[in-house]
Amino acid sequence: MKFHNKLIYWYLQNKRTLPWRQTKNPYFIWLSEIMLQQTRVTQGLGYYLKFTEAFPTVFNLAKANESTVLKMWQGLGYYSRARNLHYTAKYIANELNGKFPSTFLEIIKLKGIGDYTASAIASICFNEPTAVVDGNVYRVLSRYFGISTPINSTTGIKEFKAIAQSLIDKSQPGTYNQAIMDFGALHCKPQNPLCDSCPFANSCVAFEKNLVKELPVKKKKIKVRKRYFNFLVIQTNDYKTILYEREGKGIWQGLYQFPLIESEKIIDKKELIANKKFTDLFPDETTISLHNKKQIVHKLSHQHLYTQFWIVETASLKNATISWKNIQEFPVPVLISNFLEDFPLKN
DNA sequence: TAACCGTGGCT
DNA sequence: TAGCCAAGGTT
Repeated sequence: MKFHNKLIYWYLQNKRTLPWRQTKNPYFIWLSEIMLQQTRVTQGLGYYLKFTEAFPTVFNLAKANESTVLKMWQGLGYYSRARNLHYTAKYIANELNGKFPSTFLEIIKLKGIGDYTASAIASICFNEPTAVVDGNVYRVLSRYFGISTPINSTTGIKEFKAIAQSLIDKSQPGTYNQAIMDFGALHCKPQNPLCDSCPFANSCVAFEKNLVKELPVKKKKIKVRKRYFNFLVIQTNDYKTILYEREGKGIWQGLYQFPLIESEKIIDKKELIANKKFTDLFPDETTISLHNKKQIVHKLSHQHLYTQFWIVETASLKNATISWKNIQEFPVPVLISNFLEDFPLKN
């Protein structure tokens, strides 16, 4: 039996029932694919339901403010996905009259869509035989064929794409693509794969040579940068505060945060007050207290943020324009969101 | 092209 | 615990 037939046979018996598998509407498939990039199904599912309800068509998404989209994306991470999603929704609605492009070569031109996502949409929605290569596919193919080329090397990316493309079932490419991904997610798992009950056990090179634990091979480990964040949580006597939108290239672009003083190490109150940024912001008298006695370590994929929240009580401030009761309207990072959950509001 | 971009679950 | 990894893409 051919590889794709055996795979689809497994899939029809074991596939998960997921809301985006009830449709071939490219808008919904696109939405689900963007949300699931580097994201587990269990984490993305609620966001998918929320987005499809709030934005049932690409026009609804296009009409929303970017800040609204980011607020709904809050907690899902990789926020450039949300910004690109919104940008592309506006492009499709306004320039293409709402008609989603229907070929791989057109789809991949869209902002936020790369080889994987274009292949997924083209195959699932338009029956085009373009093979997806995601983390699951790398794992299944590297094990089945015993390939030790690093999956994040230039040659590895080309090699696995070519193999995936050679294996695709051209009569049902969308089903094939979802089958190999579900197989990787549920059966040929990173840890403790179910080799004992595997339909490919008699032809899997890694299983035969006892290399399942060694594959796939991945090069290089990321370096984690340590940063020290001091957020100034301002409370004026008329219950207002300050939030700034993060701009520029770094993390959390487009999200809001309290005024931030970044330091080289953990600092105490004396060092905080001596900082020029602090004196610029608060020329008048203030009462300062540290909200978290232990530093909060917020871990991003490339950074560890050692964080202190300083509560600053002061008289009315001209640039403190945000009422505490409206603060939940702003999209904020989980680090800030967790603080707000924990912080006892006085009004 | 290597570095960067979030969050959460698992071992 | 600390590291890995998850339906990747951009610069």
